[in-house]
Amino acid sequence: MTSGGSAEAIHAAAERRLAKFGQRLTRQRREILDLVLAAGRPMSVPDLLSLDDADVSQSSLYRNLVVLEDVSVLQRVAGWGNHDRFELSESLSGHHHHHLKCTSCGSVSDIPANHGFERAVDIEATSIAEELGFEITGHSVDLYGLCPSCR
Amino acid sequence: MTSGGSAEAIHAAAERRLAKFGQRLTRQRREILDLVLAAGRPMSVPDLLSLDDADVSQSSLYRNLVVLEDVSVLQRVAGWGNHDRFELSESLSGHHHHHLKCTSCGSVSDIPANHGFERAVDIEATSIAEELGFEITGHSVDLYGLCPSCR
DNA sequence: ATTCGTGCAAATAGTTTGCAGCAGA
DNA sequence: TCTGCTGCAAACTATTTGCACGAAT
Repeated sequence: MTSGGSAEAIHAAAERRLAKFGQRLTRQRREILDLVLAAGRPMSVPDLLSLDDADVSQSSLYRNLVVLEDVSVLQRVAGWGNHDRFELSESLSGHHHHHLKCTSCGSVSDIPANHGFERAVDIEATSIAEELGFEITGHSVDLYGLCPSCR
Repeated sequence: MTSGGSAEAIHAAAERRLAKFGQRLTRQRREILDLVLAAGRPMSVPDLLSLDDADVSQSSLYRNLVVLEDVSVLQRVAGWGNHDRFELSESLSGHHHHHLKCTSCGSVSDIPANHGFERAVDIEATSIAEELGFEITGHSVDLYGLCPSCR
């Protein structure tokens, strides 16, 4: 169901998900996707606009990000700072991960998931679910600190 | 160092922290603090304004929240939805906790910390710190799901 | 008196939308 | 040729700020 991971496969999967909603994978959308992919970390609108090979107007960028989010190609990383950030959705990448945020420079990077830790989160989630009658569908973990260049 | 937990103690601690920055615990600030305290969950500006015993103008509310955040009486919970939320700072309450967010109605509630789980987070944080040269200072964990009334 | 706090109204920042033209199946 | 995509400019929403008045030491 999820893509292999190559840019090709991701484009194809994205196209399929867009098609389900009667939308196309246009040049701009492919470009946005590639930029997010290349960045390898959650990107904000200003981040993307500042990459000078981003040939997109601001409004179209916003619109396309919403579209790509709606069809689950990208996911929004609720954030810190004034801008939301976007990254490849886990359902497309197949890689669950968490985030590491530098409280000094604001940079955000990915932490690949770790089995033991995920298990601990699941146990916690299950116990909360029972206790509070919640149905838990997901989680996010952010670690805060100082990145190597800010320490 | 941290308050006991009674409203009295919290007011006193807040006053001390404000004083350090040459600010006072005014009627409004006390009121805002009490409302946040009474809510027992992270509150947004509209949340607070809608409580009809909130006798504060919107601009003063924003200003006071910033002040209370600056002196570490409140802390901002970067959020979901369009509004940031504020809660009593962990350094004042002495209670570390995480958040449970309903993806349907948007409500946010607290999850008291659990020893075993915190230990797992610390182990993870330590290993990341070593691996990436980060100095980790904190973390936040959000669980997403459907609350009892939305399932 | 002096310094801080407040409300009002105006300014700003981030994001969204209306509209007319352009592009791809 | 039809439907969707795009840029521009205008609209909105959340938040911040300038200013003059009020309150507390």
